[in-house]
Amino acid sequence: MATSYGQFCPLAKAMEILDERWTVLIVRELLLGSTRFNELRRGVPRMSPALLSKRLQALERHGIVDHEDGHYRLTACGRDLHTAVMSLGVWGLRWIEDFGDEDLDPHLLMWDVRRTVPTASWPPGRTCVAVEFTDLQRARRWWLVVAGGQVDACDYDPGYEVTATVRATLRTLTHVWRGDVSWERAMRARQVEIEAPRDVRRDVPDWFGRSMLADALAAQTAVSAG
Amino acid sequence: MATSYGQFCPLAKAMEILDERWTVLIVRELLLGSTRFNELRRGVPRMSPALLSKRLQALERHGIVDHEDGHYRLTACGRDLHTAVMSLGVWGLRWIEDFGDEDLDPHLLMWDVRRTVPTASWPPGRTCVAVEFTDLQRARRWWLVVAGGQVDACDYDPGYEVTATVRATLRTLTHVWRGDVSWERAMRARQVEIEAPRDVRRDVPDWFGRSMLADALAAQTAVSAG
DNA sequence: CGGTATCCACTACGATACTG
DNA sequence: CAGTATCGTAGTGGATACCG
Repeated sequence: MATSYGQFCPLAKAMEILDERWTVLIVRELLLGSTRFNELRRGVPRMSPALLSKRLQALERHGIVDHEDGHYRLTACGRDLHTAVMSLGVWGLRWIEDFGDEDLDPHLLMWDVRRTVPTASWPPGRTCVAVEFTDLQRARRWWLVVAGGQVDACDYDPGYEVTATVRATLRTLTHVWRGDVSWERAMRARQVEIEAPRDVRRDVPDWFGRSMLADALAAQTAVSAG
Repeated sequence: MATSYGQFCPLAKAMEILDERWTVLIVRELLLGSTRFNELRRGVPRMSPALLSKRLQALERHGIVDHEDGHYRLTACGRDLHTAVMSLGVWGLRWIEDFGDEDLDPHLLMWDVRRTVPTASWPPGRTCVAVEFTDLQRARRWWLVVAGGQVDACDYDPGYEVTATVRATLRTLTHVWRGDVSWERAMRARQVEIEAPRDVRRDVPDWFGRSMLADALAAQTAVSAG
């Protein structure tokens, strides 16, 4: 790596930068709005800080990232990667449905869920939803708190009244969040259980967002279908 | 490499496959129509045959490539990478204009030129155009022969009558082919010289194609501009 | 919080040669 | 033409500890 492909092809020049391990995932995190080092780390937890630092420096050197007062932000050049990154993600979503247990991670899932929660759809005031991964021992219970347009996800009981409890395996909820399967279908198959008063129960699925890629894929499929 | 990112994110799953060195360039070659092993090699000349073989096997294992009777062809899954690969290439074309001398390669350029020649624009019968890279010693002179809708590019004199001779540095002609600069502009700047009868000289630029990425970028820019 | 420093195992990659 | 075989090394990247 770090060596040139010896090709003038713009794709080759792009891949010289982007095909280094982890690099595209860091760009993804930046596109999703993370700017602090430790924020970025949460998005790529299996990466050592040393390596993350090194990659960020490389991205800065290539003019993709700007590092100022402790914030990493995409430059115009970096933001322009949006289309390509989405295309790659949509392709992955469409063609690589299966993933192994080693790809499941409740922290990562809740971190993702947290930042796609459509707070506007939630009731006014404070609302707390509990999530229980029925197949886990550790990191089994989570609480999602929305108040004043702010979201918090924590793995300890914050002590607020719980409006609804969502129960599913980690794999199932991951599939639902990715958009591989709808809430409705998962609930019909009894793979997801929502414990709450009936009227609340109907709303809960709308309180969760889903991956941007799921929306992008749906949009693309709708277009190509006519 | 070859290790999982430990993420369920479709982008991560995609990059597990695609961020291995050379892999995307091989997909590019397949998208451009190469199917034979040695044909693919011409598109990635700096790659050892052992590694190319290994990558092709990996692509086949992932269901991206189908290998049958000596032909490597993209599956539906592989063909669906078209959008993503183009996006990456367009990004590279837009933001990485500069490349070093080590990225210049007359063989690669002529191999690319050959397969984008719009034969329909050429005169009927046989036409032979000579290309001279004014800054090279070896691989300095090339001949492009179009006859019966077929194109040939060779680095030895095929012996046909030469209708026009194009002279430029390797770097200049590479820029023109990539679409960084137009024929018209390069000729006005005297960076490209076409030796031919006046009426032929006007047509020669249309006899050469240019990179698909140049067209894609132009299309994209046109849309966003208006 | 926001990184750097150091070390080491591993292996991917490139080069070259060779085979059916 | 279509790949395998072999080998050495450069360098990645993971782990751990440490610093400002």
